[in-house]
Amino acid sequence: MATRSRRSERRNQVLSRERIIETAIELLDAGGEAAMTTRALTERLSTGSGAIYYRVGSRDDLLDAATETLVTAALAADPMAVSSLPEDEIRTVALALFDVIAEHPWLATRLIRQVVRKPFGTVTVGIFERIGRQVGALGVPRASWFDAASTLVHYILGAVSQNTAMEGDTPDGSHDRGAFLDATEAAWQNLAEDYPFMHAVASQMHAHDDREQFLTGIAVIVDGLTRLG
Amino acid sequence: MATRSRRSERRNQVLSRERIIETAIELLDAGGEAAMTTRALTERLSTGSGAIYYRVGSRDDLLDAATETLVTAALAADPMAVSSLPEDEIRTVALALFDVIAEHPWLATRLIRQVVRKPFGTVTVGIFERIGRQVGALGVPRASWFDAASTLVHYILGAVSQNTAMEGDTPDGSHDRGAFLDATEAAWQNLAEDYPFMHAVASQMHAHDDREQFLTGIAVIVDGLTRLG
DNA sequence: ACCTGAACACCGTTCAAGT
DNA sequence: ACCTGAACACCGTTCAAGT
Repeated sequence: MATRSRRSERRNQVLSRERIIETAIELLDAGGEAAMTTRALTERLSTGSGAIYYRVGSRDDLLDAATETLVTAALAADPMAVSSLPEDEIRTVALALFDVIAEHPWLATRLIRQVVRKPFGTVTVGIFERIGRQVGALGVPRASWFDAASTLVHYILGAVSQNTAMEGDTPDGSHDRGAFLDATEAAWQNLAEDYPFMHAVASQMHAHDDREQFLTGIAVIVDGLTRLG
Repeated sequence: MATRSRRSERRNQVLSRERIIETAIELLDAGGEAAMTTRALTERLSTGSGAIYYRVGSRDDLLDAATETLVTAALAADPMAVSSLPEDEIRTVALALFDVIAEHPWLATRLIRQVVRKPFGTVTVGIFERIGRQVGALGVPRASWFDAASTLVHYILGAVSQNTAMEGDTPDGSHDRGAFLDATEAAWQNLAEDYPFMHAVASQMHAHDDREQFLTGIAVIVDGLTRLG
């Protein structure tokens, strides 16, 4: 009786596209791409495999749909240009993407894939448009708008993807952050002579904050772009 | 008789790790990740599946090894700092990566994966070291070296990954570049009002050269970095 | 030490059949 | 229109057995 309040969108339809995507995201979050199988999905939804194909198509289509759902939500969730500075808008979009990937690590690979394979899909165009609108206000001459927006988008997606927590896909929870850092530390000693730079910044690596570094990178690029005139 | 000149590295060893990696790269180049299966590999090498596991380990290990082989070769192939300017060195490394991914599109996803999962592996450290050494000469203060190198690496890997040709993984050769651009053109009309920026730069998109745009991006970042002091 | 290849426990996808 | 679920054609990986 308590579970009766289900909005029946279209007569007696038990399975909605939304519910499939939602469940897929749960599986992906819990165990990475490898965990999102047709069988795991049909079991959770107590349905047949054909139903999923009927609603969303192939596994790949489902992954794309899940990506689109999360990215669209992430981009829509913020204040959206309350007459803010262009750099603030860029930062807002960038951090929204940073955070959604931090929450859903499997998105890193998928987002880049989406940009490559569907350059005119909702996701790609949505990000590009949002960023692109700001470059004019930044003082970038019109002829360089596309280059400027591309530079920002390439950096933002590259950085957020590369900052993904490494557990992401592997189900073996080797979270021993300590043991990992120790092994790293040991590895550095051998690298000292062949890799002077790595050795020199080793201490900065341990101290740094991904999010702040990300913002520094954006500031650097924005600064460079203002000089494109 | 003509094929007799095979260097027998270690007595009567028919299968070398190198030959497996080489064959894997061939399969990957021909049909993307999906085409590199254990069975395709064993068939081409006329061997059993166990032999591959004995030499290189899992499929994932093989993918990593193939990535490392290509990236290492790409980074080693150039002049390497003939007392050139730091920006030139950065450009050289960047273009080497750009080109190797253009030749092997499946590398895009794999390279980012490698950076995320093996932050202290040969590939990641190699790229970082190579780029990082230049930031000092660029005038970046020591305290910002790590941030500066990270910004460059994130941009470079992001840009080269996103510039990957879209056929990459799909075996269905839908290369109709013309039809694709037409569909794109049509899509733009509908976007005109909701996506003013996209509409404004549509002409620049068709004209632009990926490689040049990539270099513009690097110049922008280098410019921004020199002002970090 | 190195390789074989059958066997195992999975996959994604299709499609006749049901309602 | 929407869903079921058996069947198909694959996968990656293991491991006893061979040399």
